[in-house]
Amino acid sequence: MSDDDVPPQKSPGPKMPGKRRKAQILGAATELFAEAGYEGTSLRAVAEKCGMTKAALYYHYDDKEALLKAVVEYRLTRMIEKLSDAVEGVPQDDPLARVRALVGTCARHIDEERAGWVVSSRIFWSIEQASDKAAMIALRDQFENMFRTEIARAIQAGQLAEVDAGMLTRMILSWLNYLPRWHRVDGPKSAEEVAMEFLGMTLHGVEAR
Amino acid sequence: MSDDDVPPQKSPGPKMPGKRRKAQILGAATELFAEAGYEGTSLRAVAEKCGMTKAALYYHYDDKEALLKAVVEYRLTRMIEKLSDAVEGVPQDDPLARVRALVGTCARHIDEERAGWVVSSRIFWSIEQASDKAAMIALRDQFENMFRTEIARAIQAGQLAEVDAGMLTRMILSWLNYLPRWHRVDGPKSAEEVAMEFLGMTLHGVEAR
DNA sequence: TCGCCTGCCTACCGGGCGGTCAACAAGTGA
DNA sequence: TCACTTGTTGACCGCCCGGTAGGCAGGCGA
Repeated sequence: MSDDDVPPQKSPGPKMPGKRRKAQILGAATELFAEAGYEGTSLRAVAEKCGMTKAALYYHYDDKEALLKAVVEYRLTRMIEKLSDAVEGVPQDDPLARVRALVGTCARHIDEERAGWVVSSRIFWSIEQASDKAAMIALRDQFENMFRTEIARAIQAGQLAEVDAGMLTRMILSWLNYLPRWHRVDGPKSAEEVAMEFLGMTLHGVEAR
Repeated sequence: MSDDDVPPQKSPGPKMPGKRRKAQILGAATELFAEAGYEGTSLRAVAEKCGMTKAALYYHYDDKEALLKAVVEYRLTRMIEKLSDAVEGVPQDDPLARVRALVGTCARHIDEERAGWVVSSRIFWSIEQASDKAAMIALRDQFENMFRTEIARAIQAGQLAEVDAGMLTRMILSWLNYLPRWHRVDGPKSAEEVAMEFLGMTLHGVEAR
């Protein structure tokens, strides 16, 4: 992510504004967690990637789990922000268009912050008993409900057939969350294009008529 | 899985036929890997779950990675077998019915061997440079191709609309693989029911007409 | 000028990790 | 009876893990 704005720096580090340091650590941790998983990543590796010592990490974050929590909450918060912005520009009386906007924006965001999303979406069932995962679960539910709400409204408005809104939401979120697993950045289609194609197939149906 | 057929046993273990031991270890490792991840699981924990010492594990498996490989290959092999059986009972000239059989069987198998499938589907991108992941990748491709083949045939036969077969395959496999993440065994619908409902929505489309 | 807060370092801790080794008990075949 | 194979044990190794303690440089406010 953003670790090139910090020169390798001599031994007694020239320090850094604090806020920037914290963001830099967050970025490094995000990438490493995504690559090797939470348990597979050592704090030494995170520190090294930031050009600092492991001990210095503890000045900014209480412990390893706090770092993980920060990663997940940051990404989820940003995702929710982007989705809110996207949905705001679409008229309320066209919930199906809002669903389209949500799907497209979500795919684009997943693509842009691939590592962060990989970590976040993996977390919810890999650490079952985090001390205060309540905050994370609340964010995840908020994220999911943005989709569920518009889908339910589209059904009510007669734009979608009378299917189970929860089921349809889960189906759409399944292939959205699964996207970064197989989609390649250098592939022929962008993540957003793929998502819109998936949505198109889901809406129109793939059975011959 | 199957660890209740072995009594806690006294210190100098009464031994076991070897084949059974190996299967028992495989089962224990599968569950633990699924719960805490590969890196998050210690061989001591696996051994303890089997009522034996860590050292004894090394008599049956070369090292930790070999154990992981065995878990993945076993589950994938069984899945492919079941899918082959399922597709065999459906006439070749009805590829869409074969797709239905594949989806239903796959969902049922995922549900039955939840832990194993969780480990397997997580593996392909969590350890990037396993010494000989070629065998695992071959199995995964074989698995995916069973779907792709029948889907492509259904399109050619005019049973499905002329969509991109690869895209449709990925979409279906996305929600199949994602199933064990959110589906609860004690929920109102079985995994197979959910999968068939998803498939129904995908085939007929959810847009109002 | 002095004291304090920030940001970081070196050095260290106990413990758990994956993995090894020599020994040994129990069954098996000659 | 004896040699061999199979499955196991307990003790041990070196390493690296997450986390801590104490100190120190530099900027900043009084």
